[in-house]
Amino acid sequence: MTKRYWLMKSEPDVYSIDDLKKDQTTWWEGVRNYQARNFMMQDMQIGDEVLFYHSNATPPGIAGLGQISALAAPDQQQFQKKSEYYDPKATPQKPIWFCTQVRFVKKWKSLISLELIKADKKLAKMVVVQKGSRLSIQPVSAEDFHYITQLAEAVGKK
DNA sequence: GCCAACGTTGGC
DNA sequence: GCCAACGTTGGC
Repeated sequence: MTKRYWLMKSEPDVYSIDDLKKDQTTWWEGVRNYQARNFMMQDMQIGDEVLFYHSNATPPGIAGLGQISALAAPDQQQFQKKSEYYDPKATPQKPIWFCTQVRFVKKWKSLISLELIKADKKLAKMVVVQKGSRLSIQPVSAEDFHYITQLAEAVGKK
């Protein structure tokens, strides 16, 4: 299985890259979109690399890197009545929502902002810059991933 | 806070 | 199975 690359969005007010740095690993709970869930359930492999994206932030953009550290397992939040992610249709025997575990790799010295991604013609195919794209977990091509990490390293050295 | 774009729900 | 209504996402 060849390594894959992903972009995973999180609102930093809820869970930021600093939180991941502190925790080192986290289960990516709270995804309630089937397309995003299916990427985690069906496509993610241990070792896949992740662009950690800050959404609803000022400015929005990619804050650093993570890596998939465990395959998808039932999202425990769906069973907890007090959770905002509670799903009354789910049972432990028949879970509906699954999530992978993400490990902290690196926080970049400066954010690769959405503005910068949009301005770079080489990155025009990225899902995150497509109009109306709200998907919180997106596949990223190996080419785009490597280009962005190089960009981040270069910017960090300035 | 606004609102365009998108996903989901539920009546028919 | 259609589609209007509603809720959510997320940039601005």
